[in-house]
Amino acid sequence: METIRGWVLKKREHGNIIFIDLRNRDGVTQCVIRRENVSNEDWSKAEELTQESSIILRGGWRLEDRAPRGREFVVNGIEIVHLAETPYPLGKKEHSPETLMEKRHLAVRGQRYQAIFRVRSEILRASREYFINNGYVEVSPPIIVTTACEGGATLFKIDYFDIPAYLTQSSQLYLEIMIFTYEKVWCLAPSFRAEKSRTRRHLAEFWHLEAEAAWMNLDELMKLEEELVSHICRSVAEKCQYELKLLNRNPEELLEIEPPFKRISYEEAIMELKREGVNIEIGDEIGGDEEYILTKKHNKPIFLVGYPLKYKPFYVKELKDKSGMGATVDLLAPEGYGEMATGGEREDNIEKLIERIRGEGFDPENYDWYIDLRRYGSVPHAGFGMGIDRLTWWICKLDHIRDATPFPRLYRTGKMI
RNA sequence: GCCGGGGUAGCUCAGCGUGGAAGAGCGGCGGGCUGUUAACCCGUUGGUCGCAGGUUCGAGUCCUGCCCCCGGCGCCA
Repeated sequence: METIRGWVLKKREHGNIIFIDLRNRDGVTQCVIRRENVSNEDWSKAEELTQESSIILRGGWRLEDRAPRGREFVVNGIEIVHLAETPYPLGKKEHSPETLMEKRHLAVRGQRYQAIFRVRSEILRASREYFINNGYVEVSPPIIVTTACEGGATLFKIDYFDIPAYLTQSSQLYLEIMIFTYEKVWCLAPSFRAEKSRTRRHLAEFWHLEAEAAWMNLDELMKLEEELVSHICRSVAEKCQYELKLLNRNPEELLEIEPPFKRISYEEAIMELKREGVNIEIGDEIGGDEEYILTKKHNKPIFLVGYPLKYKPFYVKELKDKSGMGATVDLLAPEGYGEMATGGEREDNIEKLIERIRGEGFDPENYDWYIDLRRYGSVPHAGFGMGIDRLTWWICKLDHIRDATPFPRLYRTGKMI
Protein backbone atom coordinates (compact mmCIF):
# COMPACT_ATOMS: atom_id res chain seq x y z
CA MET A 1 0.00 0.00 0.00
CA GLU A 2 1.37 3.36 -1.00
CA THR A 3 0.13 6.92 -0.73
CA ILE A 4 0.29 9.84 -3.11
CA ARG A 5 -0.38 13.42 -2.15
CA GLY A 6 -1.16 16.42 -4.25
CA TRP A 7 -3.74 18.70 -5.81
CA VAL A 8 -6.58 17.88 -8.21
CA LEU A 9 -5.72 19.23 -11.64
CA LYS A 10 -8.66 17.65 -13.43
CA LYS A 11 -11.43 15.19 -12.71
CA ARG A 12 -13.18 13.05 -15.31
CA GLU A 13 -16.28 11.16 -14.20
CA HIS A 14 -17.66 8.16 -16.09
CA GLY A 15 -20.37 6.68 -13.92
CA ASN A 16 -18.48 3.96 -12.12
CA ILE A 17 -14.96 5.18 -12.77
CA ILE A 18 -13.36 8.52 -11.99
CA PHE A 19 -10.00 9.71 -13.30
CA ILE A 20 -8.08 12.27 -11.28
CA ASP A 21 -5.10 14.06 -12.75
CA LEU A 22 -3.12 14.70 -9.59
CA ARG A 23 -0.58 17.49 -9.61
CA ASN A 24 2.39 17.59 -7.27
CA ARG A 25 6.13 18.27 -7.31
CA ASP A 26 6.72 15.27 -9.55
CA GLY A 27 4.40 16.52 -12.27
CA VAL A 28 1.01 15.10 -13.16
CA THR A 29 -0.15 11.58 -12.31
CA GLN A 30 -3.31 9.93 -13.53
CA CYS A 31 -5.17 8.29 -10.65
CA VAL A 32 -8.01 5.83 -11.24
CA ILE A 33 -10.88 5.42 -8.81
CA ARG A 34 -13.24 2.51 -9.48
CA ARG A 35 -16.44 2.29 -7.50
CA GLU A 36 -15.80 -1.38 -6.74
CA ASN A 37 -12.35 -0.55 -5.27
CA VAL A 38 -13.40 2.01 -2.67
CA SER A 39 -15.96 2.35 0.14
CA ASN A 40 -19.22 4.19 -0.52
CA GLU A 41 -17.95 6.98 1.69
CA ASP A 42 -14.76 7.36 -0.34
CA TRP A 43 -16.72 7.20 -3.59
CA SER A 44 -18.79 10.16 -2.41
CA LYS A 45 -15.60 12.03 -1.59
CA ALA A 46 -14.27 11.36 -5.07
CA GLU A 47 -17.49 12.65 -6.63
CA GLU A 48 -17.35 15.94 -4.76
CA LEU A 49 -13.67 16.68 -5.50
CA THR A 50 -13.09 20.10 -7.02
CA GLN A 51 -10.17 21.48 -8.99
CA GLU A 52 -7.13 22.24 -6.77
CA SER A 53 -8.49 20.33 -3.77
CA SER A 54 -5.62 18.88 -1.76
CA ILE A 55 -5.92 15.14 -1.24
CA ILE A 56 -4.07 12.06 -0.05
CA LEU A 57 -4.75 8.85 -1.99
CA ARG A 58 -3.97 5.31 -0.93
CA GLY A 59 -3.47 2.55 -3.45
CA GLY A 60 -0.80 1.20 -5.77
CA TRP A 61 1.03 1.85 -9.01
CA ARG A 62 0.18 0.01 -12.20
CA LEU A 63 1.82 0.08 -15.61
CA GLU A 64 -0.72 1.36 -18.09
CA ASP A 65 -0.13 2.36 -21.70
CA ARG A 66 -3.25 4.50 -21.70
CA ALA A 67 -1.92 6.72 -18.87
CA PRO A 68 0.02 9.83 -19.86
CA ARG A 69 3.35 8.79 -18.37
CA GLY A 70 3.12 5.04 -18.80
CA ARG A 71 1.80 4.31 -15.34
CA GLU A 72 -1.13 5.26 -13.18
CA PHE A 73 -2.13 5.13 -9.54
CA VAL A 74 -5.01 2.78 -8.70
CA VAL A 75 -6.89 4.17 -5.71
CA ASN A 76 -8.58 2.35 -2.88
CA GLY A 77 -8.75 5.08 -0.28
CA ILE A 78 -9.26 8.86 -0.33
CA GLU A 79 -8.59 11.56 2.23
CA ILE A 80 -9.64 15.11 1.39
CA VAL A 81 -7.29 17.50 3.15
CA HIS A 82 -9.01 20.57 1.82
CA LEU A 83 -11.95 20.84 -0.56
CA ALA A 84 -11.14 23.78 -2.83
CA GLU A 85 -13.76 26.43 -3.46
CA THR A 86 -15.37 26.69 -6.89
CA PRO A 87 -15.02 27.95 -9.46
CA TYR A 88 -11.22 27.99 -9.59
CA PRO A 89 -10.24 31.38 -11.05
CA LEU A 90 -8.01 29.88 -13.73
CA GLY A 91 -9.60 27.58 -16.29
CA LYS A 92 -7.93 25.13 -18.60
CA LYS A 93 -8.04 27.43 -21.58
CA GLU A 94 -5.29 29.93 -22.23
CA HIS A 95 -5.21 33.12 -20.23
CA SER A 96 -4.35 36.69 -21.04
CA PRO A 97 -1.06 38.08 -19.69
CA GLU A 98 -3.14 40.32 -17.45
CA THR A 99 -4.91 37.41 -15.81
CA LEU A 100 -1.66 35.53 -15.40
CA MET A 101 -0.22 38.51 -13.53
CA GLU A 102 -3.29 39.18 -11.39
CA LYS A 103 -3.59 35.53 -10.44
CA ARG A 104 0.12 34.93 -10.29
CA HIS A 105 -0.15 33.23 -6.90
CA LEU A 106 -2.30 30.55 -8.54
CA ALA A 107 -0.84 30.62 -12.05
CA VAL A 108 2.56 29.44 -10.79
CA ARG A 109 0.93 26.08 -10.04
CA GLY A 110 0.53 25.47 -13.75
CA GLN A 111 2.62 22.81 -15.45
CA ARG A 112 4.34 25.29 -17.72
CA TYR A 113 5.47 27.53 -14.88
CA GLN A 114 6.42 24.50 -12.83
CA ALA A 115 8.74 23.45 -15.66
CA ILE A 116 10.22 26.91 -16.18
CA PHE A 117 11.06 27.50 -12.54
CA ARG A 118 12.51 24.02 -12.19
CA VAL A 119 14.86 24.84 -15.07
CA ARG A 120 15.64 28.17 -13.45
CA SER A 121 16.51 26.40 -10.23
CA GLU A 122 18.89 24.13 -12.12
CA ILE A 123 20.46 27.15 -13.83
CA LEU A 124 21.17 28.66 -10.42
CA ARG A 125 22.51 25.41 -9.01
CA ALA A 126 24.80 24.84 -11.98
CA SER A 127 26.07 28.43 -11.81
CA ARG A 128 27.06 28.05 -8.20
CA GLU A 129 28.63 24.70 -8.96
CA TYR A 130 30.72 26.20 -11.75
CA PHE A 131 32.11 29.00 -9.61
CA ILE A 132 32.85 26.70 -6.70
CA ASN A 133 34.66 24.26 -8.99
CA ASN A 134 36.76 27.07 -10.44
CA GLY A 135 37.99 28.67 -7.25
CA TYR A 136 35.69 31.68 -7.10
CA VAL A 137 34.63 32.98 -3.70
CA GLU A 138 30.98 33.95 -3.32
CA VAL A 139 30.40 37.32 -1.72
CA SER A 140 27.26 39.08 -0.55
CA PRO A 141 26.96 42.59 -1.94
CA PRO A 142 24.74 45.35 -0.52
CA ILE A 143 21.32 46.05 -1.99
CA ILE A 144 21.01 49.58 -0.59
CA VAL A 145 23.64 51.84 -2.09
CA THR A 146 24.40 55.53 -2.46
CA THR A 147 26.21 55.51 -5.78
CA ALA A 148 25.11 54.92 -9.34
CA CYS A 149 27.09 52.72 -11.66
CA GLU A 150 24.92 52.60 -14.78
CA GLY A 151 23.73 56.17 -15.13
CA GLY A 152 21.61 58.18 -12.72
CA ALA A 153 18.34 58.13 -14.61
CA THR A 154 17.44 54.54 -13.83
CA LEU A 155 17.86 54.50 -10.06
CA PHE A 156 15.07 53.57 -7.67
CA LYS A 157 15.33 56.11 -4.90
CA ILE A 158 14.61 55.10 -1.32
CA ASP A 159 14.63 56.82 2.04
CA TYR A 160 17.37 55.33 4.20
CA PHE A 161 16.92 56.83 7.68
CA ASP A 162 16.35 60.25 6.12
CA ILE A 163 19.43 59.87 3.89
CA PRO A 164 18.79 59.51 0.15
CA ALA A 165 19.83 56.11 -1.09
CA TYR A 166 19.11 53.77 -3.99
CA LEU A 167 18.47 50.16 -4.82
CA THR A 168 21.56 48.72 -6.44
CA GLN A 169 21.83 48.62 -10.23
CA SER A 170 24.72 46.19 -10.17
CA SER A 171 27.07 44.67 -7.61
CA GLN A 172 30.08 45.12 -9.84
CA LEU A 173 31.79 47.93 -7.94
CA TYR A 174 31.57 45.90 -4.73
CA LEU A 175 32.96 42.82 -6.44
CA GLU A 176 35.86 44.98 -7.61
CA ILE A 177 36.55 45.76 -3.95
CA MET A 178 36.63 42.07 -3.11
CA ILE A 179 39.09 40.99 -5.82
CA PHE A 180 41.82 42.58 -3.70
CA THR A 181 40.95 40.01 -1.04
CA TYR A 182 40.12 36.87 -3.00
CA GLU A 183 41.22 37.68 -6.58
CA LYS A 184 38.30 35.68 -8.03
CA VAL A 185 34.83 36.48 -6.73
CA TRP A 186 31.23 36.12 -7.80
CA CYS A 187 27.78 36.90 -6.52
CA LEU A 188 24.13 36.32 -7.25
CA ALA A 189 22.01 39.29 -6.23
CA PRO A 190 19.04 41.29 -7.41
CA SER A 191 19.64 44.43 -9.44
CA PHE A 192 17.12 47.17 -9.97
CA ARG A 193 16.65 49.43 -12.97
CA ALA A 194 13.98 52.11 -13.09
CA GLU A 195 13.86 51.89 -16.86
CA LYS A 196 10.47 52.61 -18.32
CA SER A 197 10.98 49.78 -20.73
CA ARG A 198 8.16 48.04 -22.47
CA THR A 199 9.89 45.13 -24.10
CA ARG A 200 9.89 41.39 -23.77
CA ARG A 201 13.39 41.41 -22.29
CA HIS A 202 13.28 43.99 -19.48
CA LEU A 203 12.48 43.62 -15.82
CA ALA A 204 12.71 46.41 -13.25
CA GLU A 205 14.08 43.86 -10.77
CA PHE A 206 16.26 41.06 -12.04
CA TRP A 207 18.67 38.47 -10.67
CA HIS A 208 22.17 39.36 -11.61
CA LEU A 209 24.95 36.80 -11.76
CA GLU A 210 28.21 38.71 -11.60
CA ALA A 211 31.87 37.73 -11.45
CA GLU A 212 35.06 39.70 -11.22
CA ALA A 213 38.70 38.59 -11.26
CA ALA A 214 42.05 40.25 -10.73
CA TRP A 215 44.66 39.85 -13.51
CA MET A 216 41.97 38.76 -15.99
CA ASN A 217 41.90 40.11 -19.54
CA LEU A 218 39.23 40.12 -22.24
CA ASP A 219 40.19 36.73 -23.73
CA GLU A 220 40.18 35.06 -20.33
CA LEU A 221 36.86 36.68 -19.57
CA MET A 222 35.27 35.24 -22.70
CA LYS A 223 36.66 31.84 -21.83
CA LEU A 224 35.08 32.11 -18.39
CA GLU A 225 31.71 33.13 -19.78
CA GLU A 226 31.52 30.47 -22.46
CA GLU A 227 32.54 27.74 -20.05
CA LEU A 228 29.99 28.89 -17.50
CA VAL A 229 27.14 29.08 -20.00
CA SER A 230 28.07 25.72 -21.51
CA HIS A 231 28.18 24.13 -18.08
CA ILE A 232 24.74 25.52 -17.28
CA CYS A 233 23.27 24.34 -20.59
CA ARG A 234 24.71 20.86 -20.17
CA SER A 235 23.37 20.56 -16.62
CA VAL A 236 19.90 21.70 -17.67
CA ALA A 237 19.88 19.37 -20.67
CA GLU A 238 20.80 16.42 -18.46
CA LYS A 239 18.59 17.13 -15.47
CA CYS A 240 15.51 18.80 -16.92
CA GLN A 241 14.58 16.63 -19.89
CA TYR A 242 10.92 16.37 -18.90
CA GLU A 243 10.66 20.12 -18.32
CA LEU A 244 12.45 21.02 -21.56
CA LYS A 245 10.16 18.77 -23.57
CA LEU A 246 7.16 20.45 -22.03
CA LEU A 247 8.65 23.83 -23.00
CA ASN A 248 9.35 22.70 -26.55
CA ARG A 249 13.11 23.03 -26.11
CA ASN A 250 15.10 20.10 -27.46
CA PRO A 251 17.82 19.13 -24.93
CA GLU A 252 20.11 18.32 -27.88
CA GLU A 253 20.17 22.00 -28.76
CA LEU A 254 21.54 22.79 -25.31
CA LEU A 255 24.14 20.04 -25.48
CA GLU A 256 25.51 21.68 -28.61
CA ILE A 257 26.31 24.79 -26.60
CA GLU A 258 30.02 24.19 -26.11
CA PRO A 259 33.14 26.39 -26.19
CA PRO A 260 34.34 28.17 -28.15
CA PHE A 261 31.59 30.65 -28.96
CA LYS A 262 32.02 32.75 -32.07
CA ARG A 263 33.78 36.08 -31.52
CA ILE A 264 32.69 38.96 -33.69
CA SER A 265 34.16 42.44 -33.39
CA TYR A 266 32.00 45.53 -33.27
CA GLU A 267 33.28 46.53 -36.72
CA GLU A 268 32.53 43.10 -38.16
CA ALA A 269 29.04 43.27 -36.69
CA ILE A 270 28.42 46.64 -38.36
CA MET A 271 29.64 45.23 -41.68
CA GLU A 272 27.39 42.19 -41.38
CA LEU A 273 24.43 44.40 -40.56
CA LYS A 274 25.15 46.54 -43.62
CA ARG A 275 25.19 43.38 -45.73
CA GLU A 276 21.79 42.52 -44.25
CA GLY A 277 20.49 45.85 -45.46
CA VAL A 278 20.52 47.75 -42.16
CA ASN A 279 21.19 51.47 -42.42
CA ILE A 280 24.03 51.64 -39.93
CA GLU A 281 27.58 53.02 -39.76
CA ILE A 282 30.65 52.49 -37.61
CA GLY A 283 30.13 54.53 -34.48
CA ASP A 284 26.39 53.79 -34.29
CA GLU A 285 24.71 51.81 -31.54
CA ILE A 286 23.75 48.19 -32.07
CA GLY A 287 20.20 47.99 -30.70
CA GLY A 288 17.68 45.27 -30.07
CA ASP A 289 16.59 44.95 -33.68
CA GLU A 290 20.20 44.65 -34.79
CA GLU A 291 20.94 42.01 -32.17
CA TYR A 292 18.00 40.05 -33.48
CA ILE A 293 19.45 40.11 -36.99
CA LEU A 294 22.90 39.12 -35.73
CA THR A 295 21.73 36.20 -33.62
CA LYS A 296 18.65 34.76 -35.34
CA LYS A 297 20.73 32.58 -37.67
CA HIS A 298 22.92 31.18 -34.91
CA ASN A 299 22.12 28.33 -32.58
CA LYS A 300 25.04 29.07 -30.26
CA PRO A 301 25.67 32.28 -28.32
CA ILE A 302 28.10 34.76 -29.85
CA PHE A 303 30.46 37.33 -28.36
CA LEU A 304 30.32 40.90 -29.56
CA VAL A 305 33.82 42.23 -28.83
CA GLY A 306 34.48 45.94 -28.35
CA TYR A 307 32.03 48.81 -28.38
CA PRO A 308 32.36 52.58 -28.75
CA LEU A 309 33.41 53.96 -25.39
CA LYS A 310 30.96 56.86 -25.60
CA TYR A 311 28.02 54.50 -25.05
CA LYS A 312 29.62 52.67 -22.13
CA PRO A 313 29.75 53.41 -18.37
CA PHE A 314 32.72 55.15 -16.73
CA TYR A 315 34.43 52.01 -15.46
CA VAL A 316 35.03 50.54 -18.93
CA LYS A 317 38.67 50.42 -20.01
CA GLU A 318 39.73 51.63 -23.43
CA LEU A 319 41.11 49.06 -25.87
CA LYS A 320 44.90 49.35 -26.11
CA ASP A 321 45.07 49.30 -29.90
CA LYS A 322 41.78 51.03 -30.73
CA SER A 323 41.24 54.55 -29.47
CA GLY A 324 37.66 55.35 -28.54
CA MET A 325 36.71 51.69 -28.28
CA GLY A 326 35.91 50.01 -24.98
CA ALA A 327 37.39 46.68 -23.93
CA THR A 328 33.96 45.14 -23.53
CA VAL A 329 32.31 41.94 -24.54
CA ASP A 330 28.58 41.36 -24.87
CA LEU A 331 27.29 37.80 -24.83
CA LEU A 332 24.38 37.50 -27.23
CA ALA A 333 22.00 34.58 -26.93
CA PRO A 334 21.18 32.87 -30.24
CA GLU A 335 17.83 32.49 -32.04
CA GLY A 336 17.22 36.22 -31.93
CA TYR A 337 17.20 36.48 -28.14
CA GLY A 338 20.16 38.85 -27.93
CA GLU A 339 22.01 40.41 -25.03
CA MET A 340 22.37 38.11 -22.08
CA ALA A 341 25.56 39.35 -20.41
CA THR A 342 27.94 42.28 -20.59
CA GLY A 343 31.46 42.45 -19.30
CA GLY A 344 34.91 43.66 -19.97
CA GLU A 345 38.15 45.02 -18.65
CA ARG A 346 37.83 47.76 -16.03
CA GLU A 347 39.71 51.05 -16.03
CA ASP A 348 42.56 50.65 -13.54
CA ASN A 349 44.30 53.99 -14.13
CA ILE A 350 43.26 56.54 -11.55
CA GLU A 351 43.51 59.67 -13.72
CA LYS A 352 41.52 58.17 -16.58
CA LEU A 353 38.91 56.86 -14.16
CA ILE A 354 38.33 60.22 -12.49
CA GLU A 355 38.07 61.88 -15.88
CA ARG A 356 35.47 59.34 -16.99
CA ILE A 357 33.44 59.73 -13.79
CA ARG A 358 33.35 63.50 -14.35
CA GLY A 359 32.43 62.88 -17.97
CA GLU A 360 29.25 61.13 -16.88
CA GLY A 361 28.32 64.09 -14.73
CA PHE A 362 29.02 62.29 -11.44
CA ASP A 363 30.99 63.76 -8.58
CA PRO A 364 34.24 61.80 -7.96
CA GLU A 365 33.79 62.57 -4.26
CA ASN A 366 30.95 60.06 -4.21
CA TYR A 367 33.24 57.40 -5.62
CA ASP A 368 36.19 57.98 -3.28
CA TRP A 369 36.19 54.37 -2.13
CA TYR A 370 36.07 53.07 -5.69
CA ILE A 371 38.88 55.39 -6.75
CA ASP A 372 40.92 54.27 -3.73
CA LEU A 373 41.12 50.84 -5.33
CA ARG A 374 43.29 52.44 -8.05
CA ARG A 375 45.41 54.07 -5.36
CA TYR A 376 46.51 51.04 -3.39
CA GLY A 377 47.78 48.20 -5.51
CA SER A 378 45.69 48.69 -8.64
CA VAL A 379 45.62 45.63 -10.89
CA PRO A 380 44.27 44.96 -14.34
CA HIS A 381 41.00 43.11 -13.90
CA ALA A 382 37.81 42.19 -15.66
CA GLY A 383 34.37 40.88 -14.97
CA PHE A 384 30.86 40.46 -16.27
CA GLY A 385 27.22 40.49 -15.30
CA MET A 386 24.61 38.13 -16.67
CA GLY A 387 20.87 38.32 -16.30
CA ILE A 388 19.60 35.05 -14.87
CA ASP A 389 16.14 35.91 -16.10
CA ARG A 390 17.41 36.44 -19.62
CA LEU A 391 19.33 33.19 -19.51
CA THR A 392 16.18 31.39 -18.36
CA TRP A 393 14.18 33.23 -21.03
CA TRP A 394 16.42 31.91 -23.76
CA ILE A 395 17.01 28.40 -22.43
CA CYS A 396 13.27 27.87 -21.90
CA LYS A 397 12.49 29.42 -25.29
CA LEU A 398 10.02 31.88 -23.78
CA ASP A 399 8.27 34.73 -25.54
CA HIS A 400 8.41 37.20 -22.66
CA ILE A 401 10.86 37.55 -19.80
CA ARG A 402 8.03 37.97 -17.29
CA ASP A 403 7.53 34.21 -17.50
CA ALA A 404 11.16 33.52 -16.60
CA THR A 405 10.55 34.57 -13.00
CA PRO A 406 7.64 33.76 -10.67
CA PHE A 407 7.01 37.32 -9.53
CA PRO A 408 8.09 39.73 -12.26
CA ARG A 409 8.51 43.40 -11.58
CA LEU A 410 7.73 45.27 -14.77
CA TYR A 411 7.18 48.84 -15.79
CA ARG A 412 3.43 49.49 -15.87
CA THR A 413 2.03 46.27 -14.57
CA GLY A 414 -1.11 46.62 -12.52
CA LYS A 415 -1.19 44.16 -9.70
CA MET A 416 2.05 43.14 -8.03
CA ILE A 417 2.09 39.90 -6.12
C1' G B 1 9.08 59.38 -23.15
C1' C B 2 7.07 57.92 -28.25
C1' C B 3 3.84 54.89 -31.77
C1' G B 4 -0.07 51.30 -32.18
C1' G B 5 -3.96 47.82 -30.13
C1' G B 6 -7.37 46.81 -26.27
C1' G B 7 -10.90 46.80 -21.40
C1' U B 8 -18.23 43.10 -22.33
C1' A B 9 -20.01 36.60 -17.44
C1' G B 10 -15.04 33.21 -13.06
C1' C B 11 -11.82 32.43 -18.06
C1' U B 12 -11.26 33.29 -23.66
C1' C B 13 -13.92 36.32 -26.77
C1' A B 14 -18.12 38.11 -30.43
C1' G B 15 -21.43 42.34 -30.47
C1' C B 16 -19.75 48.68 -31.75
C1' G B 17 -19.32 50.40 -38.74
C1' U B 18 -25.49 51.85 -39.43
C1' G B 19 -27.80 53.56 -31.27
C1' G B 20 -33.51 50.03 -30.27
C1' A B 21 -34.70 43.34 -25.09
C1' A B 22 -26.46 41.88 -23.26
C1' G B 23 -24.44 36.81 -26.52
C1' A B 24 -21.13 32.20 -27.52
C1' G B 25 -17.57 28.60 -25.96
C1' C B 26 -15.19 27.04 -21.61
C1' G B 27 -15.78 26.94 -16.22
C1' G B 28 -19.39 26.35 -12.03
C1' C B 29 -23.95 23.83 -10.40
C1' G B 30 -27.69 19.50 -11.28
C1' G B 31 -28.49 14.88 -13.97
C1' G B 32 -26.64 10.73 -17.23
C1' C B 33 -22.61 7.60 -18.74
C1' U B 34 -17.30 1.54 -17.06
C1' G B 35 -10.88 3.61 -19.69
C1' U B 36 -11.02 8.95 -19.96
C1' U B 37 -6.75 11.91 -20.73
C1' A B 38 -9.01 19.77 -23.45
C1' A B 39 -13.79 13.15 -22.02
C1' C B 40 -18.80 13.16 -23.88
C1' C B 41 -24.45 14.04 -23.70
C1' C B 42 -28.79 16.82 -21.45
C1' G B 43 -30.26 20.83 -18.35
C1' U B 44 -28.96 25.19 -15.66
C1' U B 45 -26.36 29.36 -13.43
C1' G B 46 -23.73 33.54 -14.36
C1' G B 47 -22.99 40.94 -16.22
C1' U B 48 -20.87 47.91 -12.30
C1' C B 49 -20.27 46.25 -20.90
C1' G B 50 -12.92 49.94 -17.14
C1' C B 51 -14.48 54.92 -14.52
C1' A B 52 -16.85 59.81 -14.86
C1' G B 53 -19.43 63.21 -17.64
C1' G B 54 -22.09 64.52 -22.33
C1' U B 55 -25.47 63.89 -26.85
C1' U B 56 -30.21 61.24 -27.43
C1' C B 57 -36.98 59.38 -26.32
C1' G B 58 -33.18 55.55 -25.84
C1' A B 59 -25.81 54.40 -25.33
C1' G B 60 -21.95 48.18 -24.68
C1' U B 61 -22.34 51.03 -29.50
C1' C B 62 -21.61 58.15 -30.70
C1' C B 63 -18.59 62.52 -28.15
C1' U B 64 -15.06 64.41 -24.11
C1' G B 65 -11.83 63.44 -20.07
C1' C B 66 -9.44 59.98 -16.93
C1' C B 67 -7.66 55.04 -15.27
C1' C B 68 -5.75 50.33 -16.45
C1' C B 69 -3.74 46.39 -19.65
C1' C B 70 -1.18 44.49 -24.20
C1' G B 71 2.51 44.87 -28.45
C1' G B 72 6.71 47.61 -30.25
C1' C B 73 10.76 51.58 -30.17
C1' G B 74 14.45 53.88 -27.18
C1' C B 75 17.31 52.24 -22.78
C1' C B 76 19.68 47.51 -20.93
C1' A B 77 21.24 42.31 -18.16
